[in-house]
Amino acid sequence: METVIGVDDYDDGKLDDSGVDRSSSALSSPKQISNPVVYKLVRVEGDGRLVPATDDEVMEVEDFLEYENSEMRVVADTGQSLECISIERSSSGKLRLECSEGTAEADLGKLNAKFQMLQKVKQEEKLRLSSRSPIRSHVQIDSQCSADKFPVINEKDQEAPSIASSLNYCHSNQSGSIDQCSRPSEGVIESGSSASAVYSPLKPDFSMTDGEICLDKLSIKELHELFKVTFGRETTVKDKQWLKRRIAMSLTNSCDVSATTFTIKDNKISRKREEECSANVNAAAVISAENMAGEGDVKYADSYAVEGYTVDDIQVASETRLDNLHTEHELGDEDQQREQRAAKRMRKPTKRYIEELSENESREYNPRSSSSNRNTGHRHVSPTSYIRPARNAFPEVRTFVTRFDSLGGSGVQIPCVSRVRRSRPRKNITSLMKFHPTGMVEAAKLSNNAVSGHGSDTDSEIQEKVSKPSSMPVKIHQLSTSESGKEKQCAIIGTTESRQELRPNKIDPPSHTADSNMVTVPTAKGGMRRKHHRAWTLAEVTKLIEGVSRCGPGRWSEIKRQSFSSYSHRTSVDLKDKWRNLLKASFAHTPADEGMNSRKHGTAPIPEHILVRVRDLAAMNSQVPPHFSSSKLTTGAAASVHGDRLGYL
DNA sequence: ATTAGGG
DNA sequence: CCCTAAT
Repeated sequence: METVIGVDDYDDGKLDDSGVDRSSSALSSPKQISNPVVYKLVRVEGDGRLVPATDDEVMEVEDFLEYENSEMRVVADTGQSLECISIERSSSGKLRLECSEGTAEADLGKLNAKFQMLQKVKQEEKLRLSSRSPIRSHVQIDSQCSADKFPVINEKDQEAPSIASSLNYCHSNQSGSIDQCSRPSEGVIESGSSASAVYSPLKPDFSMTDGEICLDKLSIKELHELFKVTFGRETTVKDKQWLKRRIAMSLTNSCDVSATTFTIKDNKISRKREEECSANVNAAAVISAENMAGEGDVKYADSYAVEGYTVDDIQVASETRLDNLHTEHELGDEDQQREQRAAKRMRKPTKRYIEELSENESREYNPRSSSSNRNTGHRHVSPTSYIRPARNAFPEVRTFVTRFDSLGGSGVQIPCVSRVRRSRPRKNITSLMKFHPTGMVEAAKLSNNAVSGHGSDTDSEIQEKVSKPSSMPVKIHQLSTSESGKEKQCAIIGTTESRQELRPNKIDPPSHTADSNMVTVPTAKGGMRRKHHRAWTLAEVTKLIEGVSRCGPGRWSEIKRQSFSSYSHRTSVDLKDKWRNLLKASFAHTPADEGMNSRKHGTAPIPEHILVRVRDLAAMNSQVPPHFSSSKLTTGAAASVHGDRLGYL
């Protein structure tokens, strides 16, 4: 039997892609003195020997490596050096314990040597520790659990020992209770032959005291060797003290890093108190991964069950694991943990996502820049808005939101843009308002003007803002305060309506504000996206038709410019969509007609003449509504593009 | 950045 | 309306 395990190798920057050179890490964080870790694949022979993994073997786990890579990189970068994942593949009986971040091409032979060297050290520590019984009491990984985790081991034979030892090795740098790592498989180990190897006497004689490794007894030469093993490079430094310090630092630091306190019990990981052995964590990691040993294609998810988390997303799960291993001890409480996960979950947020976030935020802090004018302009109008000013106390508080990225517990602060406006920036109408104390009245005027002509941008914008205040007094403050075009739009649907009244068909007043129109729809990605529906007004439709007649269908950006420059919403795409619906409606509507229309929908039917116009235009352009000939009126509304009910505004 | 289409 | 693909 053979086992492929990963060997973590403390690297000081010399080894290949540990590229996270120390210089940079040193710069990035004062406390990141530790060295990145590089894991290499090796195979543990039955007798405990280590053999460089073959390319094939590497290939087998390559995917896995790749998978973890991104995460690992960060981890390594931050000096959080411990990450062992093991997987068992195929029923061949091979057990692969793989430590991520390994490009298999490294000098395995060298690694091998290092490994053995380190192993010795570990054994030493182990020995010492085992003599210190007290620590033992902290061991919480009950055998039952471990048994479950090591199905392969249960099958007896030499394998167990090798695994155990590798585990030990992997986490040897952890805290003083290395032996605990082997504990889990204890029972099995005893039956193993190589168990003795683990506990065999060694030369290097270090001992650890209160987290500090005493290397005093080592000779310079030994120190050099140890150094080499530890950092993966030679050193010419003769200073014993320096060497000792360097080595000790490396070793203990890694301990600190994963000093998380967990207890594994009943397949769950629960937090332990500080004093408790940190090695458990590592063991847990390995063990949980080991749990996958079952079948070849077991997915990560399986192992996560061990951690007691519901696995709703493999990726998340994996991240979670990392967090648990490396950062939880810093986070402290579950909530934060969750936040961490959440934050990670949305890494690389989509543009839209970001925007929505900011939208929420802006809604919250609405006032700000427009605050002054709001107070002056609407004080008399709506007393209710008074509540808000308090917030102004924090002027620019949230220009920046820094989220604490705990990757590897590095504590790197990542600044996030808090506000992103989807639509293009608009002129700040609030400033305009300033000059028109009467606000509403002025706006009304403007809107009227706009009605006659095509209205300039600013004018129409204003009208949009101010027009239908009466219908929704509560929202007034929003009107004045809303500053982004989008928000404005949302806040008020008015303007156009007022205009509509001029028309023969009066359009029922929008009973809902933009906010109420916001509907969250579940997204495939689990996220919820906001979908606001802004009913098309007759005026808009008319404009659209005019535009189409003028520019022809398809030239929507042009139409948008000409006829809808004032409507910040209604993108060219919207126009296109609306036209599509109109087209459909016009054709579908003709035959059957009025019958079912009525007020059922709460929206007014599109005046026939409009539809006729549309039809004509369509004819002119030889446009035929999709599926017209075939599926006609049957599902008129249903066939409409999204929420736009055919034949209605 | 615009358009066309699907959802 | 939203999202994408194709221009």
